[in-house]
Amino acid sequence: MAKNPVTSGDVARLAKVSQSAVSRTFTPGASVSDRTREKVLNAAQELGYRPNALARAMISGRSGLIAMLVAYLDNQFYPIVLERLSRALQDKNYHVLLFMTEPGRRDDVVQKILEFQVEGIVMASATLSSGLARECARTGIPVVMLNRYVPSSPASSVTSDNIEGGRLVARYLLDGGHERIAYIAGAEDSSTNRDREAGFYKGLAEAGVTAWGRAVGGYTFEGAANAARELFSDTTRPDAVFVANDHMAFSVMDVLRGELGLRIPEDVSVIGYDDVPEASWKAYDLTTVSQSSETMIENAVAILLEQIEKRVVKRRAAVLPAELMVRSSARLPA
Amino acid sequence: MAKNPVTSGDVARLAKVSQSAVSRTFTPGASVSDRTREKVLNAAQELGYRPNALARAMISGRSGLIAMLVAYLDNQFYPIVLERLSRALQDKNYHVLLFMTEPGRRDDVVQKILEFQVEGIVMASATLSSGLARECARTGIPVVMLNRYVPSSPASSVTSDNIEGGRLVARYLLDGGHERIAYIAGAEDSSTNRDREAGFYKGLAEAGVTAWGRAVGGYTFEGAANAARELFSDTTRPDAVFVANDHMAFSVMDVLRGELGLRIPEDVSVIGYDDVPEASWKAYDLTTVSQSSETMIENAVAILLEQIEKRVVKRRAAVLPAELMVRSSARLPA
DNA sequence: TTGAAAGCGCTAACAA
DNA sequence: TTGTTAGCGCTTTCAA
Repeated sequence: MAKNPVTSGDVARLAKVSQSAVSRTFTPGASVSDRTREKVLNAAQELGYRPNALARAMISGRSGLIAMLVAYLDNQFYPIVLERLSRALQDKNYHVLLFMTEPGRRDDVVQKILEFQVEGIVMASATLSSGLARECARTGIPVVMLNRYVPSSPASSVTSDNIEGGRLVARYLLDGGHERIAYIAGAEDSSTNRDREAGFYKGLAEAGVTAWGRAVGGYTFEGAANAARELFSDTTRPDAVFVANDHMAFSVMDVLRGELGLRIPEDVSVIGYDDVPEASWKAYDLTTVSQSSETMIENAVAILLEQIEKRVVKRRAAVLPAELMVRSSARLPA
Repeated sequence: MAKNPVTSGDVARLAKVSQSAVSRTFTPGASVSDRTREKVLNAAQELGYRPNALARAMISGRSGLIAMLVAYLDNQFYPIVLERLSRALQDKNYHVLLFMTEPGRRDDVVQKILEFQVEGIVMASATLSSGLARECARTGIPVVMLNRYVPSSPASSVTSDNIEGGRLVARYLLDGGHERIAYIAGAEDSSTNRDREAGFYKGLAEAGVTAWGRAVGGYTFEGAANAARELFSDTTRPDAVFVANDHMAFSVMDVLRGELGLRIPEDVSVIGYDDVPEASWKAYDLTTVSQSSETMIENAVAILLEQIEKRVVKRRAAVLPAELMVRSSARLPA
């Protein structure tokens, strides 16, 4: 790592103080006299000294590192979460070590994460295997799952109220007088998809309605396009589609308008979930359920830092309100 | 950091070998007999041992950390670069420490980066102050600027051929028979904007044409919208706009179509730069200049790793070809 | 408030 | 191939 050639010992020598005096000067809240501090600071300045964060971490047991694990960054929801998380942590003097999940080697990645002595883990992709979750708990490293949860896991989670969100969509479409309402699912094993779908069906059921059709998009752009084609291949077609996230909804809208020549919302209504920035781009102007990434991050950071400070890891599950963002991709209720 | 309670010493004791034998077992290429290795591995497994990457870094001088500095992640170009970079480095057993630039405190951030003993720095935002650049050079830490450069800096850079890219756009618009060609600039102090603009004007000049108008969008969504409004406020309007990046181009298209009721490309052609994923979304179908983030990353990683390995930091500037991606947002040449 | 001394967990000579 | 030893640069007792 092309180590910084100047150490606290060098500074001490130049300042004619002990090495520990140098250490104290750079430790917030340590007791140093103004005179000593000044001597040290001057010497440090002159030599271009910079404390070695790794050495500090070794002895203090605090690395200042938080790992963030993500699967992909092409769904805009995640970059935004990542940016916010990174800024929020940077403010508190923590830093994000980024890991991308590698298909099939999820546990290896977490091992690597642990080697770096991170003080906390944010999982915004997949979930922790139960073995690893237990290991983190044992090691006392707080884990927060973002936008996902595993009921049986000791890991904390921050999600929006996906069930309620799904229900809001059902009601809205029902109020809009739609009669053939379909659903395009995300990854079927994800908690977001499960909950959004369950809430959606529940909302429909409350009005005595059942979904007209269903296809799986797997949270990918291509998958969603195929799901849309499948759903609209018959002569009788849905007059509304709830798509499990915005990222897929854009793809669905492209297929409906571009390939099938349908007008939105005149011929078919489309509703998404997440309220990513592109949802408000005029060419899509997507009605969607908003989950505030800002609030999510605030919660995640709060959970993480509290558990780090108190050294008590305890499962917490924050569920944030979901809100319908009405735009023009779905017919308005009369 | 809630340290892992089990150390190499613990493993050594259980395996009845020396602590260095444990170390060797976990050091690729070290000489250990199969028997010893097996004993160690068994003991490690039993105790749940995991090497401490920080301790290793301290002594070996290799932290395995690469810092990535970005300004924002809302322009899709950057998340994609970040994902690719992270995966590429992960493959080589390096990991990305993410830093967001903080307005006005750019140098502080770099100090922090250096404290973590990173082995390299990728700057995908702003640029390094000359003082810091010199400091990195002195410390022997390779710095690669991504999608930007500073001619006088010792830092390496990877960019696309922005001049040629701008020129391609000019030619294409000229060939399409446009007569009032405008430019919407990004951040005026960025090398990308400077080069794209220069190349664009050069391309126009080669045909004896000068730009019809110019406005500044500053690489932000809102800025671009305002720039478009400004440019189109007169009764005579541009019949083509080259927007300095895709992110702004979407905003411009929204204004042109949504607010001004113009048809694209019938009334006005729009061309962007970057070829981010959204450019191929059907609602925009943006003609743009593609710069391959894949190739950029390959180059950046190659430069970084070579300089880390050889311990020789030497400025290199890779300039990758730019290619026009023809879609439907600009009138085709006859 | 200060300095001396003891390590944090590990790697890397060096000898055996 | 193995164990012994000496640190990496720092924080944190402990006495002074």
